[in-house]
Amino acid sequence: MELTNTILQLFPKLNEAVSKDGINILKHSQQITIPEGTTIFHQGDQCLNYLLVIAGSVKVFTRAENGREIVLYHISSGGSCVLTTSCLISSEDYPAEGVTETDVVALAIPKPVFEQYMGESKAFRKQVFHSYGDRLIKLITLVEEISFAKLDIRLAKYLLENGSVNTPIRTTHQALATELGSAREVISRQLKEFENKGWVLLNRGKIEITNHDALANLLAH
Amino acid sequence: MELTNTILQLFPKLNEAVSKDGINILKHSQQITIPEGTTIFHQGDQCLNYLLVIAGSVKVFTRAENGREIVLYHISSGGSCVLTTSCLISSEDYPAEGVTETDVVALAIPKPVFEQYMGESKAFRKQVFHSYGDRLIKLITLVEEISFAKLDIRLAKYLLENGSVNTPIRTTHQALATELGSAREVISRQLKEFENKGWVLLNRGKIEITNHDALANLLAH
DNA sequence: AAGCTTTAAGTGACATTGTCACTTAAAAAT
DNA sequence: ATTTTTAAGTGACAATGTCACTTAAAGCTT
Repeated sequence: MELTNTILQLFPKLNEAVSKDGINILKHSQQITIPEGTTIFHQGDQCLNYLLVIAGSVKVFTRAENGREIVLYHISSGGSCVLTTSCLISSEDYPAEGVTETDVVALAIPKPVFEQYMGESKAFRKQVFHSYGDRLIKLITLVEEISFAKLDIRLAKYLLENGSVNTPIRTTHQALATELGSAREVISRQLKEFENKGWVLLNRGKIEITNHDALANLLAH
Repeated sequence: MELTNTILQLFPKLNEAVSKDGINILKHSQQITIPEGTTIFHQGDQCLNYLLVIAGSVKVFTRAENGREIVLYHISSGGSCVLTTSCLISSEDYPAEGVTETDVVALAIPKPVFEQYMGESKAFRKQVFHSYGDRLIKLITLVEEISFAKLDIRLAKYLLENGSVNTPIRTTHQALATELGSAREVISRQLKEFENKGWVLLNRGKIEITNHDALANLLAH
């Protein structure tokens, strides 16, 4: 089956779980498609599946009382949702919300099957732990960046990671503010400065990089 | 043995692992004592044990290039070190450092024993996962606080959690800044404001709360 | 096509927090 | 009783966040 290969390519550790431990990933799990903009979990939700993202992307973020948001991380193909995984094991309230940014194809492994695999396959456990470790590192890195890095650096980094001279970034200043945990006005000001220096070209909903090296130079410190 | 009872009280899930799954926690693990101020891990360290903290406290923090630090979390009795746990499974570089804040008594479970327990005992897995989930939540909450909460609120919260009208807090402004991810001068200014309002009394290395309710009222928003 | 409506972005004044280059003062060490 | 170390204070300034708006572009609506 085509899907099997895709999955095993995306999740190399599962490959081992299948070949060494005889885990039949597909037998007791279900492929699901979730349309863009769907909230897949929020605070206090119960969770009944272990989710492996095959295609598309999920945005995980928190919201403050005053409405400000900050993106914690994205789950893209090859990633799994550790928050719902935690939920599977110790059922606590998670202070975050997950929304699909695009149509998402995922493999849903039901809780009892997940638990069985955890007991049977060392490779499966490794896969699960690996995603945990990954998230932990990403979150720690995020704390570090928020606390220490200046906004112009973080913004330049984002621009370089999400666009190039030929491929403009299609996003709003508001979305960027959420992504970086800042405020729209601050992002607008900073982008305007970049534009004045001739590093980017701004249009409603679109940012074009016009001087890659200058932006990269900011990061070089 | 006295120690067994202490451990099983601190880690209720392990209790189950012992009684239901016949795991002999003490047989293949070692009780260790680590003096105050010891670095138990930093970036890139290899880790050979799963650590359960029985007594004392470990501070986990990151350091920026310019020397500024922020405390990510503390591990106290009943906690385990998930960063080293991650390290046990997927060996990546962790962007954090762990230092004992007091003398620490810990149970060290060697990597092979840890892996065996993970395969054998559902309760043991639960214990491990539970600490992971906990950390994840704490880190997300930290991101939220750093991003959204004002410093006076966070400072007041810290003061109330770590002292009372009768028990002064023994710490420096610098340590407080690290704890909250701010700068010493900022903490000093804010504390001085609290003092001017008659909410605290400041002395070198000591902060006394003189008006609990006023501080608590700040939190109530 | 001209006018509404919605959404994105700009603006200036101001508050909060962080940085820098110091000074002052308390505690510890010799 | 000095010196040395460590903690805290200070003022000027820079960076970021907040507020209450305005302006402008893009999508609808008839």
